[in-house]
Amino acid sequence: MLKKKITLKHIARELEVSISTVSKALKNSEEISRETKEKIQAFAKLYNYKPNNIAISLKNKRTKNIGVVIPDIVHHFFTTVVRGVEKYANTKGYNVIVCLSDESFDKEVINMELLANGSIDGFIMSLSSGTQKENDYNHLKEVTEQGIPLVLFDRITNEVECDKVIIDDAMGAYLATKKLIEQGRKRIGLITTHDYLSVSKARTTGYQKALKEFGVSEQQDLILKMPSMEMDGQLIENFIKNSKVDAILTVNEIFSIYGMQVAQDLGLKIPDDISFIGFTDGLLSKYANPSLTSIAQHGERMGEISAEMLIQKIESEEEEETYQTKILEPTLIERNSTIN
Amino acid sequence: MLKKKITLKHIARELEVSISTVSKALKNSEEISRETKEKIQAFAKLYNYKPNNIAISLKNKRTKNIGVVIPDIVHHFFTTVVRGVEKYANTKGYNVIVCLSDESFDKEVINMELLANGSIDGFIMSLSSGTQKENDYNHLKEVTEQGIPLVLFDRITNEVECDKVIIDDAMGAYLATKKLIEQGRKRIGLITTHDYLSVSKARTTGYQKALKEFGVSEQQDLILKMPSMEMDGQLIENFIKNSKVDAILTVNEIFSIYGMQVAQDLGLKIPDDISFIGFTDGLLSKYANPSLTSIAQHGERMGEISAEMLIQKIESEEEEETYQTKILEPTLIERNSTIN
DNA sequence: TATCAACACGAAATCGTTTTCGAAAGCTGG
DNA sequence: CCAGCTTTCGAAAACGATTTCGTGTTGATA
Repeated sequence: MLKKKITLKHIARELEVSISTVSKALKNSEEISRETKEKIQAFAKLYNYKPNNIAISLKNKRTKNIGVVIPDIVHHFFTTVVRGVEKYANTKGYNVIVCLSDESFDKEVINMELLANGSIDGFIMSLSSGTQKENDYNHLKEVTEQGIPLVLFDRITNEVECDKVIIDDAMGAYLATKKLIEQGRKRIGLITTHDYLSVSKARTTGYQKALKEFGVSEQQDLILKMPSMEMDGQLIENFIKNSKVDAILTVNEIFSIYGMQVAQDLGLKIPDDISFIGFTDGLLSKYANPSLTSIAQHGERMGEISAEMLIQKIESEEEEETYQTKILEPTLIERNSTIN
Repeated sequence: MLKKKITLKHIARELEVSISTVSKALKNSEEISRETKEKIQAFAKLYNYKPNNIAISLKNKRTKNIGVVIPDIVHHFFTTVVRGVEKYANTKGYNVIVCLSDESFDKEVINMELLANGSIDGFIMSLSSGTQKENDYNHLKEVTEQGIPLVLFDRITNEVECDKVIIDDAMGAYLATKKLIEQGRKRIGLITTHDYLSVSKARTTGYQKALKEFGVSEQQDLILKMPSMEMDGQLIENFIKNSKVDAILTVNEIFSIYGMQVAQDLGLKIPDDISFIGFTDGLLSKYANPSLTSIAQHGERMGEISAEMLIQKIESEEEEETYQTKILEPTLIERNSTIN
């Protein structure tokens, strides 16, 4: 009952012509007579012939696959980026191979080496925290040295020369902080992660810039650096209790959501007593109670742009040695965790 | 500056041996003298030789890729499944190609045909709503007839013979409804989607079974069928206003989250005046305010099992014509949207 | 009738591997 | 000294497609 895939060779044997003739006939080559072409095309359609992708890849040295390497997929932002990449890639006939580094340097290296051996035509990736911590980018450099195009997004590094797509994280934090200041907030806290994450660092910068610009004295104790990507409720609780902040900016959604719960449990009214703004405008921001004012990172757009840049590089013949960094503007989405 | 990938041919030429000798030497074949092997292996290591995946795929007729086709990736449940698949697949040396059907029949067909031409060794998929609506599964049948293993998860169909992994949706709804009845709820509503979605149908069945079993008279007007997968706030609002329910079970998170907001806006107290239970234990359930009691679908486990079943089929030589359906037990996670 | 272009097709190389089957050497033993 | 064995290696086919470069046949032309 198995209908195995048919090949050019089968058709050739059956119709008593050569393989080359079949190949040309199916491409409607002028070389082949109308008669023969019709015969071959009819036969091919009847047996539902489809060329083998692998054979074509080997011949063309083109796989029409692009590798997307991200730290985690159960993460709204990365998910939207993947969707953006997939959408654009699909319109250009590319498939997307997703690899998860799980925030681990080793896994990132292994995955990339695996894919780099012919499986993909280019990479789109966001650095794992492990890699940013180690500060070792040799696996990326090797890939680019082999002539495999690479686009870094969001979590990037200056150590590697390649195309990059980011949002202006500093500007996002600046906008948010400015908004809070304008609403009369005096003690604005920041909950972030370690500075080795490129985005956290940029956001901290933007936050400090706004404070300085508007003459709000910056106090060191208003910045909480979470030791890991995981939530630590106790730390946030202590921070809110002890720091006497009247507004908090966080580098992701979760910290804000959790912070709001803690604040409410402490009897604080949001946004009257304390305001919150979080990065990453995901589902949580939209559906939290109160809904969370947040800084949209436009993940899907970022994915589309990354894919566009990558495919452009893949398909351009010349080895252009010019790389660009696209910086998207973040958007402040106002909801009920700040004063309207 | 380009260090192009080196091939067996290059090594052979450089060392003045044949390609076959190089190939064997790198596999540590007994046929080759120790001397020659050491020379070749040293050279290969020096130039960082790695075999070309595509060539090996062509030779072995094995790609070590598995295709995952899902309706949407910006959806917590599917995302967790992908992660589960990826994790297991990775341990077995497989890569994951993710394709999004976008809930469309056509895209599902196109994507599968593309991948089926040699790009992957097997499929893991969940049906798009478009496909379930059309009730046309010829693209799946073609794939299985070609001998390509297929595992369906969550949104499945009886029309296709293949391995399947689902949770006991009826049981999940039954457990939830039972819990609500035990807590003294009298008018328990259900917000679902159309019955052509296999899971919605099963959940409705479980809901009705519990009502019947505990002698709660079922009223037709307590079931709200949403016309699409999208949220329609007005419908939910009207439903809560008019139906006088004191508990609501929904087939996803969003409907519950939104329902809770509407209820609170109407001045109802959760869970005192009205309880909520939703399917899919995702981030929203955990971080909603109040947090949402929900039925965990164990997506990651589902992905792992799917991958395990698929890879087992891929790697087993015999054409076993026996298929199994694994049914996972859902778990009720109690939170603050129901009485403790 | 010899020449040449146009037409229709096939042989063979190629992509990078793996693997089967020989086939040269060198060695042993009778 | 030679049959026969081991050791060590290479030629070639194969996976499935594309493409270059023939080559044989026809018909038209000088």
